[in-house]
Amino acid sequence: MQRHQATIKEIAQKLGVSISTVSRALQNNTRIGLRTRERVWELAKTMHYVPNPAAIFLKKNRTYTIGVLLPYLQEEFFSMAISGIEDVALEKGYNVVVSQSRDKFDREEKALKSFLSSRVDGVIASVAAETNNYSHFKEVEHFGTPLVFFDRVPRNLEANKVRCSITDGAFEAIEFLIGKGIKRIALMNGPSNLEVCDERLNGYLTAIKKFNLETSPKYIKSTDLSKEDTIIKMKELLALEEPPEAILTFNDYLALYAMQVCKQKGLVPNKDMLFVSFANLPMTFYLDNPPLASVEQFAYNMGVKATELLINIIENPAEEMPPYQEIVMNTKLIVH
Amino acid sequence: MQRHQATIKEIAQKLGVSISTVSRALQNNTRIGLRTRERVWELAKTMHYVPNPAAIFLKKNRTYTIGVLLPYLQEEFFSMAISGIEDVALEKGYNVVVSQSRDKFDREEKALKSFLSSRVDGVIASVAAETNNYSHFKEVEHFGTPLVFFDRVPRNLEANKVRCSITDGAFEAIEFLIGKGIKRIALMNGPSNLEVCDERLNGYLTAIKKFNLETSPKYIKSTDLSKEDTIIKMKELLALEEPPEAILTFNDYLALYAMQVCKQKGLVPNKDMLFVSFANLPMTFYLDNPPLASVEQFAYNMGVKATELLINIIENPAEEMPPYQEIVMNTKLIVH
DNA sequence: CTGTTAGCGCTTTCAT
DNA sequence: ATGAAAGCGCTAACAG
Repeated sequence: MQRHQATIKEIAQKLGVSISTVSRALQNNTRIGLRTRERVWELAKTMHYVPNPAAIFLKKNRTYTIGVLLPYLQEEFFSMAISGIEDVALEKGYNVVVSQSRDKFDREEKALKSFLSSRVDGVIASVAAETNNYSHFKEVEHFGTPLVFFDRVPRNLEANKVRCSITDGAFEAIEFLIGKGIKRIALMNGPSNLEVCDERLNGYLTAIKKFNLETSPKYIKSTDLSKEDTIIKMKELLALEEPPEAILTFNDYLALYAMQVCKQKGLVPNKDMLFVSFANLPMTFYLDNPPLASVEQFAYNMGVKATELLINIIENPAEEMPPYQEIVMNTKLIVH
Repeated sequence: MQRHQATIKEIAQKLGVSISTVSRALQNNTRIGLRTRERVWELAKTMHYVPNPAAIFLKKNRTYTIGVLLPYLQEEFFSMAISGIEDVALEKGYNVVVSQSRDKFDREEKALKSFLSSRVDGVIASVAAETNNYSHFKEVEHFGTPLVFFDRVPRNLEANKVRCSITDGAFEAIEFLIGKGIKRIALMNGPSNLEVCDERLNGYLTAIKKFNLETSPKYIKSTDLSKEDTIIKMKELLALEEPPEAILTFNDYLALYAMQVCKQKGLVPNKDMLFVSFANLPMTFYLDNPPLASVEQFAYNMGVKATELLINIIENPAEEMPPYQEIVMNTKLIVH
């Protein structure tokens, strides 16, 4: 249980060579004789030598760590994205530090501060539902740390973004409902500060218009994504003189909350009231009565793309890169 | 976008004092005059000074980082545990690095290697379903890094462990079924290398015995926790001459897989075949027909306890501590 | 109350 | 082909 790890210094002493020789040998620098290199490698292995990353950082100013900030690990969407992030990061030699904002602005601020103080090489973030001021993110860039937003990207902020074409997904979802002969379609959206919510709204409105249907502000609800708020808004929809026949929800969870309200009111979900949602989470496979359809957002792939972009930015001098990059991925409506 | 961060050296120069004065002032060392301390703090703030953790590590041989290794982030049980881990860790000034083994032995090995090479101060781990050789974990201890197992603790290995009293939970679950007049109860367990599986089996057998029921090896199935294997084992149970009337499953997911098999065979779950499971995951709240009851394991709290124990070990000299500690938490049967 | 100095483990320039 | 030495940012023993 000795809290001591082998260093190049020790290797150098045992071998009777200098520290710099060992350092170079370990980097397979050809300036060092083959024989010496072999001896160094051999001893390093038997001594269980592992380079000390802090020392390397001090020299190179790189931690080979990326910070990931997202609302909830518990949401399958995000844990799937993490898997994608982790796979790419580990393969490219980076570690991943994860923090949850729990959709709170102050947690988000703290997490970013902590990322900066631990000198992560880059940050991937999906913004909290509460956030509508991005100064803490600007601080990250001001600190010189590359930042990539994914999925929940901020509105009106130039930045690196990886997201999917929610607008198209919403359009396709509405089109699907219209194809079922539905006329009155409501939108149970998220908080208006998120661009992903604008997109849902745009896709919804575009489809409504294109197919000559009507909607009304009463059919368009904004929630803070919580169960409580969703229930309130759902009750409002059901209390309308002409309640909608179908609802497009921000994600699968909101659909499930809303479906519970339906049941309480004696309505059979997907029969008396149709549901289509976003995310297409694996958990819905377990449900007897999942939303009729859901817009698959390919969370894992978005994680992969975001990480590739981030590492690309980290490893390439700013001059050679365009100021900001945006990657937009396709969605796909999955009918259950 | 300057990739340069303030250092105490710069602060010292601007203030015309020595580096060590600044270092001490920043630590609020009373040996430094109040006035000086104030001036240092003020300048540090305006210069956005953030201490460089790598430099501190180099001195103190501490990274203030803990590595968490678990099977799947996607499983709510683990993501809830992470929340508990994160909350304690952040509060005590530690960062959290997460890795998933995906129940694979070689991923587990790699993740541990990576933890060691990044010199985490301690490791919290829940072992992979595949693992039945613990040499990679022994390597961690040999390296001098404190290790705490949680929930899926290894069998026959002395170590720090935080787990819950699965045996009692299993007993209570069987008792519950017996109270419903059920006679033939099967156990759909996990892989036998996990101690948590022994415990399920023990609790099951103890209850069967105590209430003078009978069971048979045919009623006791071991799975690798995958959906595929669960389906196979479930079909075997249903194909028996006298199929069980109720099944206790390793966790909620297995119950859901098994229930799907029932439905395919025309049986109504929880009517023709009763299900009781472990974990009591929030996702089951969304189900129309969740398992009849589930043994709550308080994942968040286990995460909290494991982290408290680990940090305790990290921060206290080995001499003052018992060699290994084991914390066993209570479970609670939740009837749905 | 404050400064000087050595050193944590490693890379890298400059010598040889 | 190899070594000496400086320095990354910080702490802490020692010296006033």
